[in-house]
Amino acid sequence: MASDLSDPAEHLVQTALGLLAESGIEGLSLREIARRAGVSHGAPLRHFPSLAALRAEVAGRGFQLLAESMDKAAAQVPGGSSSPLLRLAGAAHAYVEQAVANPGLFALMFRPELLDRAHPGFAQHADAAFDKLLHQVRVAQDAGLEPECDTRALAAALWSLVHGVATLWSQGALGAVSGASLETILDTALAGFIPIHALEGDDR
Amino acid sequence: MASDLSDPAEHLVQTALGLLAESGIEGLSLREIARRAGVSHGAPLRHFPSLAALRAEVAGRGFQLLAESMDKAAAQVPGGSSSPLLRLAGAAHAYVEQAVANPGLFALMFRPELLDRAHPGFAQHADAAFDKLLHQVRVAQDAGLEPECDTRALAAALWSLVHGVATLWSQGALGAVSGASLETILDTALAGFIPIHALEGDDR
DNA sequence: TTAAAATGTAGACAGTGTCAACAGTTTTCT
DNA sequence: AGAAAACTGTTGACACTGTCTACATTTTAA
Repeated sequence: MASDLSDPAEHLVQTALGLLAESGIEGLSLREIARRAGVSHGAPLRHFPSLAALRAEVAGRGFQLLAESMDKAAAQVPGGSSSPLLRLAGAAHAYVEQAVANPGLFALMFRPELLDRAHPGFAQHADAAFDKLLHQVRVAQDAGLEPECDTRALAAALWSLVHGVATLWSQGALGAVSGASLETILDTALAGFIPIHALEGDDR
Repeated sequence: MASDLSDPAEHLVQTALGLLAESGIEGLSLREIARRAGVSHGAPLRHFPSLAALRAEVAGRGFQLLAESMDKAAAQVPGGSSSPLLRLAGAAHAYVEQAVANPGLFALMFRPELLDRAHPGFAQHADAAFDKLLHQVRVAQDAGLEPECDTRALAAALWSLVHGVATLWSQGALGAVSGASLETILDTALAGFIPIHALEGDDR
């Protein structure tokens, strides 16, 4: 778990993650990363071909974290006949929580114009995260969720729904304009797919 | 309708809109706008206190365009008993179409860190757009849509849903990862709220 | 007519990403 | 062991950026 900070590239990534959490996307400059890492301004380019590549690496870590926390949330939902639906709902909540807990990282992950998408480890981790969602949706469909629906289309729709809540809320747009809580909005959005009575039994 | 290009500020905004459509957010710099407008690099700052303010003005126009095209789409849905639901669905499609037709502008509208939100005409137009959505949702609730749900929470949920589809699709994320079409994904997401049989009768 | 406001120009400044030239250090190969 | 190569870092430069100040010109208002 502990990252190997003797690896210069890893040190840069960890520094960038800290700076990103602290100063947001705007503050994430190559030279500031170098300053915090205690190296000269040109050093980072020895490990990443460009700032866009370093950002892509950082964004890839974000997708890893996202997939992990969705997995963890789904796993700790107790079993039962309707558990695949609850697992999906748990993963949805974890997605939004990740976005709110680390808004800078979450925002960076979805700014393609700032990222070098060809950087190894970006598309890879992003696709892996979507594949996990796809698998959960498939299991939920076997348990009765929208059985007639194409799995990939359903996964895309659910992802969009949760992503929209996460994006708008973490930008402050939803809170300012609607008085409702994040929980209420997310559950309202999910209610179209996952029966309300199942969500009401949620432990949060 | 024709903008008054003899007004220097308006000329700058129109130039910025063109540049944004052409080069995306990254290419939208003060100096490039000045170059295209045929003025010196310092001139734009006589009309906008900062680049962030100019961007906010441009984003405000985006919200105006968005509200207009949603209104137009809703208005041209033929009347009938279920028409409020169809109007809502029409507005949802218009939202996504706007995002896809002008991805740079749409992206800018939801990048709070790049905008001076205190600029007059930004929050104003953004709030006006949400108010129109709120009104349509209220009418749809009177016509039977989720009558027990809090209107603001429902509007926030619907907005999130549509915004998520628009955002992820216009970034290329959904197309790459799911084989489904934009129409299919949006209708799948909406189906949780608006009965499928109503959408199937859609004219597109 | 005169004062003031609006509008534009030119230069400077600090900041940025990127590149090229150079210098140690470490690893690898023969 | 010795030579060659790769790795890692530094330094200085370049073009670009947003913003500020000082100065000019034009337009508007009193």
